[in-house]
Formats: sequence, C-alpha cells, structure tokens
Amino acid sequence: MNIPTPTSAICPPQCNACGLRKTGAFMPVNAEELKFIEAFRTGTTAVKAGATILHEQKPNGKLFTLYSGWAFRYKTLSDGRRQILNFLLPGDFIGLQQKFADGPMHGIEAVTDTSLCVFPRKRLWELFRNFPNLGYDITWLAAREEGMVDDHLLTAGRRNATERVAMLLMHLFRRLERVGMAEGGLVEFPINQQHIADALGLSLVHTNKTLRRLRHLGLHEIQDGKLRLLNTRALERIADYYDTPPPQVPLL
Amino acid sequence: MNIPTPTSAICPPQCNACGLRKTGAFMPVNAEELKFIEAFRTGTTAVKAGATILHEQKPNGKLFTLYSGWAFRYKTLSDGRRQILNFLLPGDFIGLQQKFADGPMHGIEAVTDTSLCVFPRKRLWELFRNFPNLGYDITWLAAREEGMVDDHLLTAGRRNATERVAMLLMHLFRRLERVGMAEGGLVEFPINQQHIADALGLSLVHTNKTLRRLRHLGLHEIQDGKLRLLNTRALERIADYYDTPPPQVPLL
DNA sequence: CGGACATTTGACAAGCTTCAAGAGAAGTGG
DNA sequence: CCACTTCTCTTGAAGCTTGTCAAATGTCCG
Repeated sequence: MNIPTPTSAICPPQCNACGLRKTGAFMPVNAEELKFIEAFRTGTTAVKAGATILHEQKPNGKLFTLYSGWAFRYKTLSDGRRQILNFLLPGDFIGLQQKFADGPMHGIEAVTDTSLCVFPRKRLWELFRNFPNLGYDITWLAAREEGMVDDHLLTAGRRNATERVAMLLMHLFRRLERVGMAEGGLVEFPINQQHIADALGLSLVHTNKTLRRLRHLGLHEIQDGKLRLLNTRALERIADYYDTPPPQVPLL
Repeated sequence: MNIPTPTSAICPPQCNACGLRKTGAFMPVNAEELKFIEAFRTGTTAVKAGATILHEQKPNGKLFTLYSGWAFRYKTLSDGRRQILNFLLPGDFIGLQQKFADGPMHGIEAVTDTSLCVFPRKRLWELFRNFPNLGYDITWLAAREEGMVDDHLLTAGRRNATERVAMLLMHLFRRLERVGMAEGGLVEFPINQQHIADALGLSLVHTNKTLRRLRHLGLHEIQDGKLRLLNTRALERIADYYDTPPPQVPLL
C-alpha cells in the first residue's frame, strides 16, 4: 500500500532524489534525460498557502512542476466572479498555456503551502530539439490537462448541482489515489466550500446544501481537512463518472 | 481585404497549393517542413454535414487538419445530455487528445460538409524526432485549444445566459475573422440554436429567447445561415470579452 | 474575550428548464 | 402540383433548481 506523499515535503536539490519519481506513478526516464531535466531546472520555490503562483494578467516566463501541495488554475470576470479551471496536484506541470497564449491569462494560486520546481520557458525550445521524447511528453501533458478541462466543461454545462459535487469528489479522489495520496477511502482535502463552488460554477450556499445532502445520504465525509468516500459506487453512478486515470504519466 | 474561404472547398492534393496557407493567417513553414508535412499526410477525406468525424468511444488512430467547413468536439452523458466543447474551424488541428487519453473520449461531428487532411497518429513520434519545431508547434496548438476550453468553462460556469450568448457570438466571429472568413460584420454561420444551447450549457428554449432578446436590442442578426454583428462594442461589454486571437498560428 | 473565517440554515426571488403547441421553411412522394 | 413529413424557430405558461439575502453557529487564534 502506498504511503501518502506528505504535502509539506520540500523538493530535494537533486532530481534523482525526487520523492515523486519513487511513487511509481510516473513514467521512468533514463539517466541522460534526468540529467537534462536537472540542468533545465532553474531551482525550486516554495509558495505559501493562499499566495499567487502565477498572476492572472502577466506571464512571468516560468514553468513549474508542482512537487507538493495543492494549487488551482482560475479565471475571473471583471466584476469578480471566479471560475476554477482545474486543481493542480503533485506531479502536475504548470504554465504551458502562458508560453503560448497572448490574450488574457489564467491565474494560479496555492491552496496549501506548496513546493515547486522552476523551469525557464525560454529554454523550452532547447528541450524539444535535444530531447524530442521529452517534448512529446509535454504535449502528452498538455493534452491530458485539456482532457480534464473538457470534463469540467461537461460538468459545468450539463450536470446538475448534485451530479457536479459527486463528480468533483470522485475526480479528485481518483487523481490523488493515482499519485499515492489515498489511504483506504481517505485523502487530504485542503479546499473549502468556496473552492468547490468556484470549480463547479455554483453559489457557495447551494454548494453547501448539496454537499450536506450527499453527506446525509452517507456518501462521503469531510472532516479536519480530510475527505472520506463512503460509497464510491453510488457517487460514480450519480456523477455518471467512469473515467480511469492513466497508470503512469510523464513527469518533468 | 480578405476573400472568405469557401467552406465547400476541397483540400488540394499538394500542400504547396494549400488554400489555407495563402490566407496569411498561419505561420509560414520552410520547404523542408512542408515536404515532410506532405509526406506525413496520409491523404484527405470529405465528411458530410451531420456525420461523425471521430466517434466518441473509439479512437481511430487518425489526426486531422480541418481544411474547410465547420465541426465541433463534444461529450455526452449516458442519458443523452450533450456538451459541445469547442467549435472547429478551418486550420484547426483535430484529434490530439485521443492520441494520449485512455478514458472516455470526446466525439467530433461535422456541422457542414467538411474537407480534412488526414495524418497517422502512429508517425507523430517521428515528427517530434525529425522536426522538433513542428513538435513545438503541435504543443502550441494543444495549449491554444486548451485556452479556448478554459474560456468556455468560465462561460458555462460563471456567465448568465445573455453573457454566454454574447460571448459565443464574439468568440466565433473573431476566430472566423482571423482566418479571413469575415466580410465586414458578416460571416457564414451554419450552426443552429441547438448547437448554441449545447455549447453554452443552456436549454434550447432559453437559448432562443436570449438570442431573440439580443436581436431586438439590435446587437446581431442571423439570417440565411449568416451572422451579422451590428454592435460588437456592446457585445464585448456584455460578455466581458477582451480577447484578441493571435495573428498567426501554426498549421499542419 | 474579540475578531476573522468557514460552515450552516431559512426565506424569498430570480433565472432557467420543461412542457406544449403553433408557424414557417424545406424536402418527399404520390 | 399538392399533401405530408420533418426540422428549426418561436412563444406562452408553469414549475423547479439555483442564487441572493440575512443571520446564526462553530472554530481557530491572538
């Protein structure tokens, strides 16, 4: 059984000591690739809970791999309405869109204290030229990230409140499980109801009532920053969720 | 002034005769790259209006560039509710996600008669190895596509019906304009109200009433399969839309 | 204890969906 | 050429889901 990765962990100075790679959740890389990744990496950063990793308006020329903690990508309308586009969990590659898009960006904010590896986006081209397989991996990650947003769009556009909440619980649980952060039906769950509301396109009040209803049905429990799923079968049925996250994904 | 690309056009047998490249909307490629693209291409297909380009459940190992016509990516829930994820317009690269994702796919359906270039996804790796800049371009395209879905998620999650409709009109108009398919305020507009409803996460009836309201306000006109924007300023303000599509994008 | 913040609950209003049905356009076959 | 079907657009009415407003409770922390 996997031991949950401590979200407080700091990214080690050497990539070959990387705690994420040891989980078995990621595709192995050869020595040469690992060496390049380490050289590609500018360094590491820690971002405190609630702080901004990437400002919504101005790109900062950096790419990240989230080593530990939770974060989320979001967009806001000018009157303040906020939509969370996706949650970011350990192993996720961050900032690709920024490299390319010109228009309004999305912001990234840390939910918990986070630790990140930093890469200069200027050298991304170098990566594609010298290590085409890593370039391929990055495309893989971009496509996977888009696939998740596709799912969330289906959720926001066509599922009702109950289905949306069930979907989010299953989605996050499965992703955490994949990177070895679940023990039994229990996972760390540092987000609050406002995060959930913003991710699902619901109001805070309605999110609360919906969450409460599912809880009274005995489907889940959220306590002390931990989520326990008590009936995944029922949640999957309600959400019409049958996704299976891939066993191994690339890791930069 | 650009001449609108006829959506009935057939993709020519030689890539150097490609009508899309002549529009100036796409990044130029050198002779060597063009030669590879032509060799990479398996051939061309035509898909009739309403037919399926990519089935929602089974990937078919193909990648496409949409040469002419409109299509859309979509997902459905098991009870039939459908969400359109994005519309596909001439020049768009199709099918990347399929290459990578394992789980439930998205489907692609032609709105009008379409003409497409076909590429074998098996040789994608070859492209990355031999032409890293083309690999880079593909990542660019993946990131751009995700950026669009991000926007649509914000729309479905946080905009009301009026704002959503205004957003969609502006979004599509700007994209069509970019590939030279707009004359003055007029563009081909082959989708019906059900498409709009499915793209925005609204019911057909409410979409109709909202569309009607905007029309009575003198903001737009839809007639004979053509859309005319009469007050882009007002539409932008309503939608809180300030995006500027990039002047040139890669084209495979 | 006081203050900030997340959760919870009730009441009411509003927006959106559903149901139902009619009008108009376009295509089909006798 | 006309009856008939099909499809899209349109409109009205009723009902339900969700949002908004307001306030209470609980918790953590200085």
